[in-house]
Amino acid sequence: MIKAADAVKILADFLGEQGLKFTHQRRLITEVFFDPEARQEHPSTEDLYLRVRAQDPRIGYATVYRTLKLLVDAGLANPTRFGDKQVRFEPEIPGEHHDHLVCEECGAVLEFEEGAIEALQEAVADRFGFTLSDHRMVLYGRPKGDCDPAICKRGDTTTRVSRTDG
Amino acid sequence: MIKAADAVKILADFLGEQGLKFTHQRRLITEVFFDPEARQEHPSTEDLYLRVRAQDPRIGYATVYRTLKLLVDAGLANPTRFGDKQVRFEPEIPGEHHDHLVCEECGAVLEFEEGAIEALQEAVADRFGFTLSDHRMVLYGRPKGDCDPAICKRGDTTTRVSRTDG
DNA sequence: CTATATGCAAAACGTTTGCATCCCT
DNA sequence: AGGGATGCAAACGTTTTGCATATAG
Repeated sequence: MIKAADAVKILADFLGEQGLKFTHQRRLITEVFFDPEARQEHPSTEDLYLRVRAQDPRIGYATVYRTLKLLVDAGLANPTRFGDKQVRFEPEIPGEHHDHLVCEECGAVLEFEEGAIEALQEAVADRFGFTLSDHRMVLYGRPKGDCDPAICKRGDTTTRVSRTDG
Repeated sequence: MIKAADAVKILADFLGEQGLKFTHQRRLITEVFFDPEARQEHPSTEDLYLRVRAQDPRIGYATVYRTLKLLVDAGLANPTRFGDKQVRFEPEIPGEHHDHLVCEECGAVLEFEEGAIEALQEAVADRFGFTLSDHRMVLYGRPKGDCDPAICKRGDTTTRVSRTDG
């Protein structure tokens, strides 16, 4: 996982290139977002807002919202939905990629990489004469046996798994 | 593609089993949703509402909303998001399944089936000790050459392709 | 200094629900 | 007749914006 300091650096560079300002709010939000310790793996804007607020109560929701958008533009954050209605974000490592498996039992979001699938996706796009620029894939399933605590302990979303969308 | 009449029949049966009523609104909404002629392939609740309203101006938005939920329960509709914030629905053929490729140039939503990917998804779930119950996969890409009118003519979403979510 | 960013509060959006009335079964 | 369904309008939760003020460069 990318270190918070690296992410901050990448953001600072990005902002510089764009003629935008590197404020202390943006630094803090980025640090919290990439904090390896207590960070939630897929925070919503509000989740992140609350965590940031614990560090600096003067930061507004809109700033978190706008900074998250900036992080996405900088390639540092990835917006996704796991079935609930809020958009969630996950730290993005330039170059790496993984998809998700959601446990419908406990709401845990497991991550996996599967090169073979990516290759086939390319093939599909190719078949249509397209170049792939991005994709989203979320699997939903249930553990065959009991919900393994070691796995589901990793769950970070609230237990509600009512797929309203996809 | 399933015929509107078949879908209506399936819905009627489903409603009967559940002790629910088969109203003329539900019939009309289902017919419009499955209309092979002018139907949009992935209407949002509002899209469908407008189309239904053209046939019967007295139908309310809430009825369309609730009927769509019913269609999902009956296995006749599939909710998905293609990057915009509204949930979109597509007629579901029991037993069949396809995924989507969104043209970032014109917003067209292309459909494809790829058994090999499905198989690999099962394998992934298996690796985690999970049984797959569902999945969502959307590819985003651009045509290598010009946007082929024959393909993009199929586009049904508005041209806005600003992935806010996934 | 000036352009950009912030924080607040309010607007916008899509979705969902309460309720009086209506209508299938 | 009676329980479910409808339509309206209002409630919701999340996302987005306007604007006066503060701040980085």
